[in-house]
Amino acid sequence: MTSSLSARVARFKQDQVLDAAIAVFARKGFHAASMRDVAAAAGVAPGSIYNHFENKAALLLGIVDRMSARAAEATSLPPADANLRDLLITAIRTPLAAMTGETTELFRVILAEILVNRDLAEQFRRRVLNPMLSACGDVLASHLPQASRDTWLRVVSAIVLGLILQRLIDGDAALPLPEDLADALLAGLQGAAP
Amino acid sequence: MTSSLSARVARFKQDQVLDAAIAVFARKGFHAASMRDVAAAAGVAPGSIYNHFENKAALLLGIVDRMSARAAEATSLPPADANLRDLLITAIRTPLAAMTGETTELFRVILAEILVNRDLAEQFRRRVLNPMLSACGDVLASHLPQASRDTWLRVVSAIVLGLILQRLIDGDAALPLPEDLADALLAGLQGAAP
Amino acid sequence: MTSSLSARVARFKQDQVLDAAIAVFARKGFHAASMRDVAAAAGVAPGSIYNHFENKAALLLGIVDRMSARAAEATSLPPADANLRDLLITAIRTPLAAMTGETTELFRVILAEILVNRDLAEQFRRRVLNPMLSACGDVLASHLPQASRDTWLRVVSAIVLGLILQRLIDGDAALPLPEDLADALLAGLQGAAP
Amino acid sequence: MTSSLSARVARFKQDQVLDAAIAVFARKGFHAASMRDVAAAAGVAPGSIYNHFENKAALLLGIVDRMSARAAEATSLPPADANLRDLLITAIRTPLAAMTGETTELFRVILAEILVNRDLAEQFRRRVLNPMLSACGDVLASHLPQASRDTWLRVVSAIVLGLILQRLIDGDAALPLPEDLADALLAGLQGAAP
DNA sequence: TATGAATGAGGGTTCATTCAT
DNA sequence: GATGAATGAACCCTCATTCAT
Repeated sequence: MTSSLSARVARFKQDQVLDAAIAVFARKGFHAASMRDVAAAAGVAPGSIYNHFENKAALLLGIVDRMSARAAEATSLPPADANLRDLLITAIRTPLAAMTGETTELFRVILAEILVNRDLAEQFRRRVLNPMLSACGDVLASHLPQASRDTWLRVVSAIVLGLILQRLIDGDAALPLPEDLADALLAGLQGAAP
Repeated sequence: MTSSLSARVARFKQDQVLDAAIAVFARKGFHAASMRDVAAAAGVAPGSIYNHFENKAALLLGIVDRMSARAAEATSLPPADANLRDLLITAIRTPLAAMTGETTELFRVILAEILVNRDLAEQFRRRVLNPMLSACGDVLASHLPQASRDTWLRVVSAIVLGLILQRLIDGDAALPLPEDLADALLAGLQGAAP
Repeated sequence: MTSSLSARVARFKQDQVLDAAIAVFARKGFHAASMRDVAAAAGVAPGSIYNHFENKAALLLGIVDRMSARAAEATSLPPADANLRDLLITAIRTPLAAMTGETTELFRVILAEILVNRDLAEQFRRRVLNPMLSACGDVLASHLPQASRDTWLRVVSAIVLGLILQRLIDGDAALPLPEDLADALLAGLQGAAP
Repeated sequence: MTSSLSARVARFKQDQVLDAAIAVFARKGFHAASMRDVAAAAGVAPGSIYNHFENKAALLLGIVDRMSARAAEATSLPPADANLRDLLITAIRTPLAAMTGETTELFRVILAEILVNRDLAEQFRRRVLNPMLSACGDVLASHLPQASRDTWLRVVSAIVLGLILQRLIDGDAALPLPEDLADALLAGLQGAAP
């Protein structure tokens, strides 16, 4: 099919531009990066980007789209018959482990823009955040009674988000071990108090 | 004292500009707001801002400065002989309660910029984040053994930050009750599992 | 050749801008002229200038470049088997004759900037001044012994520069005739003294 | 006399500001130096300068005024019964010798502005240039017949101006010895040619 | 579809000058 | 006279976007 071929080519170019945008945004930030920068990194002319993306903001939406695919892969590994502790450790470690190198910087930039860009926030919620929360909730569902499930989902997701945010704000701060966090959460504060 | 008077006036004008900057940044965001916007909101000429702040970024530093003062007030309330549950509830509720109206929007903007502006992040850590964490840690110190204190401080601070971040990303999401969170954390996941 | 065509067009636009810059600078001076002025005179948008010249100072460098081309043409006429007097007259008259109308005003502006702009001075020396001195020195070489050649080159070049400067400072002052200057220099002061 | 005292004080302050202006202009150039810079160097408030000088350009006029005084001193040394060669050497050496350190830089800046500022040029001609030329002409008058006097005055003054200009354009170029120049001019080119 | 020169609004900032104190 | 904060026009330059080729 000719249309399929041209569509494939178009998709390829689009990916090329998106790769460049990711690299450039991660390195310089969204506002500091110019469309010229992205075009240069992608090896295309500035005007060509507009054949694939409506405007600069659309590049961010495209990046979030791609993040959603990656997130789906990462989350799609349900450890079958794991116990609660292992599930917890996995739920905490997986997102934190993803935060390395360029990914960290990209997420930093995306998050900064999400906070200030309504459309992007919406997209991020729909494509990345909610799916991850759903998956997480499903896993918890088999281990917790309905009553406490929602609360603990909020707790765990907040912890993960909070740790990532701390990491982004203070790159030097050491992250706690997922095992320690899991054990503490399992035992509860009462178990810790003398 | 003459010097005190002129200093007082200078401080007043500075505050006037800062108020305007806060309002404008909260409404339009940092990058979308121009110095002209701030000047207009402050009722001064564009050039006059530079009599009080070195440049646009310095306005953000000034805002963080002010936030640190507010944070100090809010944190300075140690509930004396409170039990662990009450402390926990207070530690969670206080920062969340502060997130209302313009404060939310301002924090949104500041946070977005912190993620991307090294100087501002440093200032924020030194003036706002670390003091709050220290105060929180001090309170926990009298209730937890050394061993688990650090972990629980990380847990609690991460939860608070994470909840705030969720709120900023999804303004419609209902926040969980501090009481529920506290009870869950006290009992631990083991207590929740059937 | 396609590349040749687009290069030709680019060169043409560049010249167009440079023409405008020359006219505007000559009329208003370098500092008093704004990029908007130049753009308006060139019939392009202000931002377009930056497609051809890196910044305002680069316009001056471009002007000096062009002066160097003109200077080369003017200097390239060695009167073959001329005698010393004719050479002298030519060496004095040629640069002075070039100082008419807009050229005068342009040179006034360029010189004013050269005095204060290191890069421009370097460029002017390399592209305009030294080539002219070299050419002048070569001509003298065949008429003077090594010993006095350098001194007389300095004398003649200083006289020309000095006369031009006097002209620029006092536009009304009449220039002496090259013939009179040449005769005086040939005869020497001793010949003039009673 | 009270008026005399206050006038003295006023004159003193004015000198103070002028000293500062000279230092600052010589270091940074006229356009690059701000009134704030001058005020700071003078130890006064920016607004105070306007009590003594009408505007920034008037500072330049003041500087030229002062130069005229200095020039008068330097020129006022008539070598009594000197011979023509000594006169020539003195006429050449004196202005060149004045070009050292800060004076050079100041003259560079003043000259750059003279080229572009009609009022300043007029002032410079009336107060500095013409008096020096007159003095020089008077000296030559006793050694040269009317006929050649004007031509030689132009020659000598142009040489001096030209040498200074060359020096300003190329700070590294060595100046020729006044003695060599004088001897060459005395003997004439015919004397030099083989 | 790809190009890249052209656009022009808008950015942050400077600074000579004024004037109320 | 001295002050220095306030002024606001004007500066150079950037850059997302367009469109003729």
